[in-house]
Amino acid sequence: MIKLIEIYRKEIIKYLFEIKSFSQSWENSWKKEILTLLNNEELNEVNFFKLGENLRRIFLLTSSGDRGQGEVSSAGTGWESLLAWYLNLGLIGTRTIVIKPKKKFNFDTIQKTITVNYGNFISNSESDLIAVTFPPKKDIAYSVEKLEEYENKVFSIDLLEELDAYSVDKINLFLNKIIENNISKIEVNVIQCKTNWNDNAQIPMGWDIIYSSTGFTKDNIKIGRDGFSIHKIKDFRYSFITVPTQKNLDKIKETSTQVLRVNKLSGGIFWGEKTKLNVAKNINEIFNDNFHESYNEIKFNERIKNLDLKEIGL
DNA sequence: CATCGCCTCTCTACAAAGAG
DNA sequence: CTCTTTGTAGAGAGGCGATG
Repeated sequence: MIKLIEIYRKEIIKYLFEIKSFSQSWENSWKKEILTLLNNEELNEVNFFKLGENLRRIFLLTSSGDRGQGEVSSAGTGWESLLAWYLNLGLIGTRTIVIKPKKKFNFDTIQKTITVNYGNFISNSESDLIAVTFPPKKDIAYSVEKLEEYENKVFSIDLLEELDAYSVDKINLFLNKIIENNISKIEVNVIQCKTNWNDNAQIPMGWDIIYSSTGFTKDNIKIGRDGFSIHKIKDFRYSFITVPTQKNLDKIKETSTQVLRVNKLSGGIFWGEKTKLNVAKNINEIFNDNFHESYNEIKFNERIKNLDLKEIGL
């Protein structure tokens, strides 16, 4: 199980480096800065968390100060990708995976779970990062249905080792089946990424309000599709992670509108700066807040012991 | 090649506080 | 009580990057 998720994670990380808005910034300055921060030390939880506290500074290195459409677009992609990288690095070796939406990585079941049906309009906030936590290996239910040969094979946990050579598409199908058959044990955390933290905080606020509803009086508004719903899974959270790009952080206070707009989010507010009480926590706190169980099953330092830094672009 | 989602700024209006 | 200063919410404007 774990192994299969790692293959998938590796593919996601590989894909991040195919995105220009990420890889260019990475090569131009982010990579160097991260390596400087590590200062020839081995990667460990302490400096990994420290990296979290420097993520805003690192991100802003590539700031041109322009707000042309190109900058607007690539800044957003860049931040989202950087977070996908950081979060997946922190979760290496766990049963939680952070997906940056792309057709071949999306799980059909999860998409259905978080879909919002607004009349005839089907909306699933596709552009956000989605963290999916699988149940521990021992809790995964076997399917007794008679399936095609492939499915029989993949439902036999013992044979998982053989799946190494399988393509992303097949792993996707397989993991998707696992989700389907274990839906009540699956945890989902939708992570809304935004570079600035102003009035656009209305967006995560809006989604959180929708997702926290237990039902609408208008019966043409519904969450979930084909029997999948956030109410049928183990845990659903909505989080917000911002750089933020505002120059003066002192202006962002616990009484500020943009803070109040998101301070009830089920999954919390995080940023690339040191934790500020009642405003935002540093990104590194998301691991213990939202992925506590899976993150701590095996210690981070243990999980990354045999990690080749090249695999994560360093 | 159509669709979708992105905001690495800047300015103004208004309210509240402060000065006299 | 009126004028000035300070703080901040909100509006405005304007195409590109990634994907399928």
